[in-house]
Amino acid sequence: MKLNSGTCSVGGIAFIYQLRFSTQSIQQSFRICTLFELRMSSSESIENTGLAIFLDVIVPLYVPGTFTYRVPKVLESNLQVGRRVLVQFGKRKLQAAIIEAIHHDPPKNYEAKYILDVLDDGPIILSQQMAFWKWMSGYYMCHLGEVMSAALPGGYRLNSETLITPYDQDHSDMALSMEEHLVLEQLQSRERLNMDELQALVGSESKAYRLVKAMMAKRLIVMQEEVKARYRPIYETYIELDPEWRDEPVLNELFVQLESKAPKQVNLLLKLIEMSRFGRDVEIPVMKKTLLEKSEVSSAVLRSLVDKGVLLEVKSEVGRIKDASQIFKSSDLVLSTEQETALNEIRQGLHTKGRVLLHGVTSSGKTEVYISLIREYLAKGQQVLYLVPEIALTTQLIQRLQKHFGEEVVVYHSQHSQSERVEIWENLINPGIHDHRIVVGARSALFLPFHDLGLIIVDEEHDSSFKQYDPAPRYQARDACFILADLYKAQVVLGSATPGAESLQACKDVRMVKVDLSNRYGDILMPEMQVVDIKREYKRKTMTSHFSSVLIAEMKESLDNGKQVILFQNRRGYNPLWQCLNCAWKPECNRCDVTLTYHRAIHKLKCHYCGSVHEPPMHCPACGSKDLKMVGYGTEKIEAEIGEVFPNAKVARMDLDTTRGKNALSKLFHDFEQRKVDILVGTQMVTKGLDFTNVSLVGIMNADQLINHSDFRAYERAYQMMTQVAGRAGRDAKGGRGRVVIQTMDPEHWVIRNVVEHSYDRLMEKELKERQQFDYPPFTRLIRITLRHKNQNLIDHASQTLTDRLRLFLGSRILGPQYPFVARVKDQYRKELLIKIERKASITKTKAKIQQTLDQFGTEKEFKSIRVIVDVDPQ
DNA sequence: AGCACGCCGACT
DNA sequence: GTCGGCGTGCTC
Repeated sequence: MKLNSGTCSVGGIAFIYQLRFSTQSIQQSFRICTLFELRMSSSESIENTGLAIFLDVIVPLYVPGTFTYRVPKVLESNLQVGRRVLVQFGKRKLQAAIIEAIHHDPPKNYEAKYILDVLDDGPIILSQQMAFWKWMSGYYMCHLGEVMSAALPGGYRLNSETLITPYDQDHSDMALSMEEHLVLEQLQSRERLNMDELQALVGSESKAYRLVKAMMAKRLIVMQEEVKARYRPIYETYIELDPEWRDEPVLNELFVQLESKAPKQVNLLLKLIEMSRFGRDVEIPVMKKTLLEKSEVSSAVLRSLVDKGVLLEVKSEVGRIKDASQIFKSSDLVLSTEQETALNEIRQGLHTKGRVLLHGVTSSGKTEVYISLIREYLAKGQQVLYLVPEIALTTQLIQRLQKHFGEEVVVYHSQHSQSERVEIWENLINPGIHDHRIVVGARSALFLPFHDLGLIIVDEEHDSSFKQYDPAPRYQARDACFILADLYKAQVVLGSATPGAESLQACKDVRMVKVDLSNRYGDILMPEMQVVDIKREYKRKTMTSHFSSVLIAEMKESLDNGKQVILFQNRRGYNPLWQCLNCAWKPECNRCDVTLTYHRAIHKLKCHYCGSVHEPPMHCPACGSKDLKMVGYGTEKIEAEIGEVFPNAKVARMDLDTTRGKNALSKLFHDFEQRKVDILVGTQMVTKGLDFTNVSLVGIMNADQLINHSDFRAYERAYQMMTQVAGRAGRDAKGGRGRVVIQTMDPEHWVIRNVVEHSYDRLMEKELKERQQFDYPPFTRLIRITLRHKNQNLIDHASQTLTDRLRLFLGSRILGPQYPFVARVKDQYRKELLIKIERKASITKTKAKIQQTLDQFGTEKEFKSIRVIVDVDPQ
């Protein structure tokens, strides 16, 4: 590490400007603290004599394009594309950026700044990742920096903190203000202050800022930026025998010497020899901690042996990644003939098209097929990426994979800490002891640095959580994985019981091969579906709160037989709303255009859009009436109602509110598995991945709620959800056939009929025809542009202007502008335009034109303050 | 997006 | 006159 220095002039005031930073590599925790003083006027100390090297770097921020920096001579030796560098970005903040290109072209219109350091031991992203990032920023119309933010684990970010330290100067003869005194006094005892501390000292932000500037001009203080590495490896101390004492005669002599005067030391040595299997076997490293525990001596005993030079203390980095090697591996995997056939078809499809859609009904044993397939790719020495939907319902899947592949499996999840994610990343870049061959992860696992990716599996490919909604990049992992696969010449298998329209159409267009698994594994029958007309039950007054007589009878039977029940209600909270019986007033969020939801557990009204919490009113604020009625129902309400109908049943609830904590979900699973729960009530969450054998009944509380959405995907979604949740019932051959009760006001609805008859193909056939007729995906591509601003008039005007401009070249392909379902969130008004582009049109050219129009729009004074959000392929 | 800096209203 | 709020422009 080198030292650089200079002076800096900011705002005409010359002062010494220090940048202090510490960096790390995976092997060494902390490198050096460097004092870096920028010289902006003349930089001869770092000027290179030969041809100057320039870098285009990506910074993980919301800024367009790349930025060009110059490389000081001393840092020229280790440059590679994909490597991290430390740069000053903006007035003083430091950033870890990624090298995108290395060249000799000085920028024309400005003087490039110098990079401050080259980080790590090599690139942290490979050429495939760089290409993938570029594709993503182009396709999803976002900045490279935004892709970088999404792709890299947070542990790779470097944040600099502004610190104030005293300037080494005698200021006794200077006239100082009260505040200046105060600051200098504080600096004497604390040596340094950050901006927050300073703010607390003087009161306000702008005051602190002004004071710092004044004090710097008077040379009273120095401002520095300190960069802290977010990722810190964990170290463990190991004890080993010094090489000099490793000969047997030498060692024996030592024992004789110690025998009489230091018996404890002898004990310790013997224990070490025993534990490390010294002289017998391959030596096992012994941790200081465990050695002291096992030998039951104090650390002083160890200390004296270390001081004598007999023992060595070795610090070594240990990983956070749990080793799965102790898991019992079993290799027995028996495929049914149907699975075997499917596997063959998949192999063939991958051979011809490289892409396969596996349509397997719930419980058809897709996982076994995947496992067989994974084995083949591992045998070829390739890596496998296994993508699963966002929600962490993958415990059971991971256990199964680990049973077959042991420590070769690694999980990459948002629930992992930043440091754990960095470690997985590092392990993949430099495979050492941990050579991850199979990565199971949510959508962000797409960005991991694979060396030889051979297969990507996307399980539950229809799941909407593969699409990132906010922030940018708003990518669809299921689609993006094809691009990634092309970059690696890898193959893709999508799997689902209810494949999305896009995938089905791709198979029709012969871009992908469809393979079917149409029977449940091990002779399990498809669940028996019952539709209950609750309109009729309401009329006949046979409903008990929200339960039909049929559902109650079924629940009773299941409980009597010691079986478990799952109830699906796709709405959380207690009652969606309160309404005044007198004037029909409803409580609304003051910052969003939505009604509030009552949550009984906290006795508060909640806004599900901005998260704000409000006191429930005692009487109607509009007319003063005390007749406030609760309308509608959510999971919380259902939970309470079960208590009345089945007072002895143990009920649990599974929704956003109950699964927020870190271990809440796994506890819920555990309780359910241990049958501490009889009835589980939940939102969408219960539709995914719950694989419990004792569930005999699934109740869908209100199917109409699922079907009646204005979204063009509503029917597809409704079918998927109902089928997925129905699939939770009767997953065990011995347990008898699973039963499903669907409550609806409209039992003749064609979607429900298809759900009952398990005829997904028929539903999607019709659905695809309609989509084609009305120009919806997968037959067109959609781009949604949302404008946001707190001024409603401005939004109206701006969205109309933008639409008019886009219409010039898009013609009738642009729809809108219109207010979205919720027109105001957090005091910001929104307006949307929708662009439909036919499949055969050149999407790249059209996008370029749209981007151009948006860029122009964004520079105009009138519209500058409007936030524009582009969502390509919105879900 | 942050963040620095400038311009203008609310107080001593 | 100063303080602090927010609007604006830039980041190699």
